[in-house]
Amino acid sequence: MQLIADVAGLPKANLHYYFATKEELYRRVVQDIFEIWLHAADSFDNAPDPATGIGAYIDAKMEISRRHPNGSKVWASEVMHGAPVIQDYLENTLRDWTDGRIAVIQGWIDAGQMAPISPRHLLYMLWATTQHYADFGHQVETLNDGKPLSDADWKQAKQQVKDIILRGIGVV
Amino acid sequence: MQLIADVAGLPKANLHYYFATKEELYRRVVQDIFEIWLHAADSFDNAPDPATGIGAYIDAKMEISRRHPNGSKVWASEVMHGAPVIQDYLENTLRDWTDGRIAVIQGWIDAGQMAPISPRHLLYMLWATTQHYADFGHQVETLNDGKPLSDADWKQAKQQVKDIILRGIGVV
DNA sequence: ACACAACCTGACCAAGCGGTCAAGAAAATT
DNA sequence: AATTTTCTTGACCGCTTGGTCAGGTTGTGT
Repeated sequence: MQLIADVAGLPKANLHYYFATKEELYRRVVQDIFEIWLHAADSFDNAPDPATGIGAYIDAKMEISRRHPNGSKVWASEVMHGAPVIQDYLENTLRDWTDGRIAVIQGWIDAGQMAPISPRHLLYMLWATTQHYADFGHQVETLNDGKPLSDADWKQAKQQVKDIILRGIGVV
Repeated sequence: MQLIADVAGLPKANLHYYFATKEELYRRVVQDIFEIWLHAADSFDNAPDPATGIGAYIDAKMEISRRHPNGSKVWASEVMHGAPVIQDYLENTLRDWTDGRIAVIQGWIDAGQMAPISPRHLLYMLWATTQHYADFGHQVETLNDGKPLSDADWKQAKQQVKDIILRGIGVV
């Protein structure tokens, strides 16, 4: 809290005026991240076909990994510790969201627009792969000779993820 | 340290007899995990073709996620915080390991045994996807109606990951 | 001008943390 | 049997942490 106050340029006591407890502040941070996360799914809706919808979703989530790497890490940390603070979000918002997207993907499968894979596990793969570039960004950077990914690197990463997954679900 | 000592059934001072500092103990834990991680790659070597090699690697890493979920989480946490303790491992052992596997995959590509994707990004996808079932195990469990994955669930997860990725790299 | 609410702040506090230490108990070596 | 090394332990310490509080300042409505 002292460090946050310093960075924010106010005394710690004043920070506690706005956020009574550390957990309250933390919860707000996680909520904000979760919102960003959910909005990336707008790409999914109204997509004419899986290649477009899932391709755009990958682009959106890769962009989030690039723009909000620390947000992604906070979310990962929260979940890794058993979601002590936002378990209710997992059980309600996230569960509903997931069920909705599974229905969309299943619709595409039933319409013969993509291979008959398990929509749920496809979603996990999308989450894992895109978030990896944020959560394990330091490892990726180390393996990139210690240099941050360039514009071209990010472009290639996006393209590779889309290439493999879209081919993997039989839409290219 | 007090909690670890309690679980181990000895006084904290005695724990400090074996591990002078908390960091020393932590480093040992991360090293052990890293060893397990690296050994999963044995599947890669001497594989006659990508379907066999990468398929076995996925199986091995999924099994690690199942058997050592906390180990995977510790590793993830360490990397997410910028690898303050095992940066040297990333820069040496991991970099060499990665370069080696990239060469193997590139060999398969050059021999026309699989699609010409970027081996590096394929590796990232393999790591991300398999480790997701450990690192985000709590989320997966919550979305599985709060129940741990059954034997059948794990079998399906493995199969789905292999299905999508192996098709994605053009070997099925 | 007055009153009341909202905001700001330095000093302070209890609790928890990693780590230390002196002294004793067990094992190993001679 | 004597001695030395290894192991075990309860009590203790300095430091950091999240959080509090009394009192001051600023803003707002009448």
